[in-house]
Amino acid sequence: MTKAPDSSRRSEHSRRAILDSALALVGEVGYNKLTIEAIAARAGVGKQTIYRWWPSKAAVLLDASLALSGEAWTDTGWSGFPDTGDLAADLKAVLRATVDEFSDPRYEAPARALTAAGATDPDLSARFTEQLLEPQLALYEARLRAARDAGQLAADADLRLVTEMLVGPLTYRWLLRTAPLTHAFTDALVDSVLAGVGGAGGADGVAKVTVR
Amino acid sequence: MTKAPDSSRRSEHSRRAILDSALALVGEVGYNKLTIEAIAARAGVGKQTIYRWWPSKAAVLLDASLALSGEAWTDTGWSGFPDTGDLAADLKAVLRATVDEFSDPRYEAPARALTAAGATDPDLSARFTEQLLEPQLALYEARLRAARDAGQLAADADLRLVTEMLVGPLTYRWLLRTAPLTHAFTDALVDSVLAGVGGAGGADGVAKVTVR
Amino acid sequence: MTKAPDSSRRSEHSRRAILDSALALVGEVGYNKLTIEAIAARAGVGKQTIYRWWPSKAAVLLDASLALSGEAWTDTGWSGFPDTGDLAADLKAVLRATVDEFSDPRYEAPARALTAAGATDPDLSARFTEQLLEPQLALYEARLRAARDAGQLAADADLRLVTEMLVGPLTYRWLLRTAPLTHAFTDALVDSVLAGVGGAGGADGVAKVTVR
Amino acid sequence: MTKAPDSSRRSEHSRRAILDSALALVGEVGYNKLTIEAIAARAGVGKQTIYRWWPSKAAVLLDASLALSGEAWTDTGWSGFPDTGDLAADLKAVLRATVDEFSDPRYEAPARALTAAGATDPDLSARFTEQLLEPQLALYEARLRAARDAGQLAADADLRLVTEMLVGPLTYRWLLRTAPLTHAFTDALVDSVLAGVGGAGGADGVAKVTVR
DNA sequence: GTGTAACCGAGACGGTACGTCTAGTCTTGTG
DNA sequence: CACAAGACTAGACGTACCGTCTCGGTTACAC
Repeated sequence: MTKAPDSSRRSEHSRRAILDSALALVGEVGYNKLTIEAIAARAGVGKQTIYRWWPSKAAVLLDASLALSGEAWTDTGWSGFPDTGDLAADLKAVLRATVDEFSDPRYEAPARALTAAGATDPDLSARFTEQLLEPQLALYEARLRAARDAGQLAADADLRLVTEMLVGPLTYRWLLRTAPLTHAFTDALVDSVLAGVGGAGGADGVAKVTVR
Repeated sequence: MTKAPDSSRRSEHSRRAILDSALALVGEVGYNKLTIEAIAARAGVGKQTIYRWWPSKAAVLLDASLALSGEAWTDTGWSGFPDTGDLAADLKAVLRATVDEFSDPRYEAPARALTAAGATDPDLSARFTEQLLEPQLALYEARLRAARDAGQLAADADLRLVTEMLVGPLTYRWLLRTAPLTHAFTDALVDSVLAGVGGAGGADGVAKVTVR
Repeated sequence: MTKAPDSSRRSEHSRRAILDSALALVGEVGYNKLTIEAIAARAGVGKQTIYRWWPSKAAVLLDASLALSGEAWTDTGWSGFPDTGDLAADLKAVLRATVDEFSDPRYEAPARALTAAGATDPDLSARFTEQLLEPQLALYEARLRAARDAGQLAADADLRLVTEMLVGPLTYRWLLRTAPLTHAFTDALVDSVLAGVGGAGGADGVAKVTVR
Repeated sequence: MTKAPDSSRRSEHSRRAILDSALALVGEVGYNKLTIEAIAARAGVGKQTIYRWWPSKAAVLLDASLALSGEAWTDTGWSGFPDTGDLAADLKAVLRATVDEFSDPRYEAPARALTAAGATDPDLSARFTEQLLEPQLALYEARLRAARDAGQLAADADLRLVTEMLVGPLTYRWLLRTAPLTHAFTDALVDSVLAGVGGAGGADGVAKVTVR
């Protein structure tokens, strides 16, 4: 059995340097050309220091992304999901912000890398989903639950399904580049989804529902 | 400039052997451990014959998948998208079949590999989208157009948006493994989407819309 | 059994182009980087045309060198070995000419290449020796025999040994680069050798013999 | 600039294994079919470990030969060149031993390989000459100097020339295979050379000089 | 204070695969 | 049928990284 390292003696300085280097490099050369050796060299760190604490370069990047999203959280001063009482408006705001994030190279490179790595690595996928994705989906569900409680959604609406109807098409376009990611797209998406689950998607959203 | 090889003299036998080997190996060892050397060895082919005709292992796999989907097309005798007149039933049938396909290891390994590779390789992504994805999306749109012409959808329905509302959440679950992929899920998805765009999602689909 | 090609239908034009290209290339890139492909390309010839008629690139070079030395023979109008009656002077003249030839890059590259290739390839070595070397050594022996018949050498002198005492040290210096190849060196060599076998090596050549 | 590896951390075990494998393989398959990959595989070593410390397979073989000759030196308990006072006898003994060594396949393969490689690679040739050849030639010169000091050679004898008159013809026959390498040949060679430079080539060596 | 046990930077090691190059064979027209 | 052209199988080339393993050095806690 290989003995576990003593995390209490871990060098925080090296840890930060590694995560920063990984983020910088994945933006510069892309995930496929990202190497542990390059991360170590850029961080001024021995390779073993990376191998001691992470099982793969994808895991390094996951931690780096977690740190990054943690910073973003505190930087923007966000306390969670907006709730102005207007569900459609809130969802549109969040999806627009997501579109912007997906367009920011600072986030895009690691996000694509992790999604790609997770696609063929179930273990990584599980950690990725659990630590990054689910917390965000939970925020959607919480906002939708509030709306349902307020009678703005059908009482039997499947909140997880609705969440995925919002997030799924957005992610699909981003990942597969089938069409450009725009605010107009996400606005229309919110309207269509809410029309289907009983929310008022806007002026013509209601109109659609009433057709036939 | 490097001169292009003369494709009229290409060995069809080698080409088939390479594609078959690639598909077999990606199923056996996964995409990350798939190597050009192994494909060449299994196919009884020189490495240069692969490098001569494909720029990357992902490109090989894309061609292999194209061949595979071409075969599936002829094998099942499908002539396209079903059109029984019942839009909801047709969509459910197709999405159920897609769920089944996503669960078939024969298709899953290369599909995940290509999606992952495309996520970080725009060139490959473009070919992947154009050659595999768009033709399928076009079938959805055609079926939806027929439904719209028949007055089963709102006259101003955005067919591409509806298509992505169907395909996006399904792909999202499959790729990110946020929840199990079931027929119940896709059935509910079809109902919810059609409810939003004026189609009858089934007996209680209409009910949902009117509920408030 | 592999059938032999029909040499009566051989293209003389291709043969010359191949030999010329081989000589030119060996001078430009050296023997180690000389490739059959490059020879064929430069000669405007298919690779198979080379493989049909020669077993190796060394064999091509040997034929090329034979052709080259044949030309040199006719170009310089030499009819063989000089015989002025003065053995020492004749030998010095020939060795000086050999030194000059060894310094001419036009001859040096193929000569070194063939010597090197022959060192580890006995078949090639045999052809090389028989076709290029022996005819030259025979000229030395003939001149020495004439001298011996004229009483200028000991009657029991071993002509082959004397020849090798002249040619050996010269070749040694050239091949191994232990010291610079100069006319002074070969002049001294001739004097010393003739002193040992009873020829008058010059004014001080005799002196040396008489020492003690 | 590529940084040099830290030789203090070099693995002596790997170094020996590489040299041994190179010697064994060059004897088995010959120099032209000797590959770095095969050396690495046989030595149980990564290819990079060879490329890290040697620039070419010829350089490996040179080091291997140096080690081999170092061993031979200590194995045979030789302390240098014999000096019995009888110059002719001493030279004959050494040249006979050289003939024997040239006939020993253990030495012949690497010796031919290095000579061939050096013929077309001046860098290698320089190292080969400096590290293997010159030390041996220096022994000849030292012995000849002792003889000259003892009045057995002409006072103005060119020791380097005499050395090459001994070693050149021997090497010539060995390398070019113009005639069989025998003890009789080298004995006659010694006699002839010494006759030319004033040494007593043996009982009839003097006779030869004075004859006629 | 001084062991002594761990992490640390550094980098050599045995390996695998890369993408390129060349060898030598086979195939496909053309003259 | 020899030829030019060039695709083919095969495999060595030299490089880049992998993940493991010393090697000193430098903390940081135990005695």
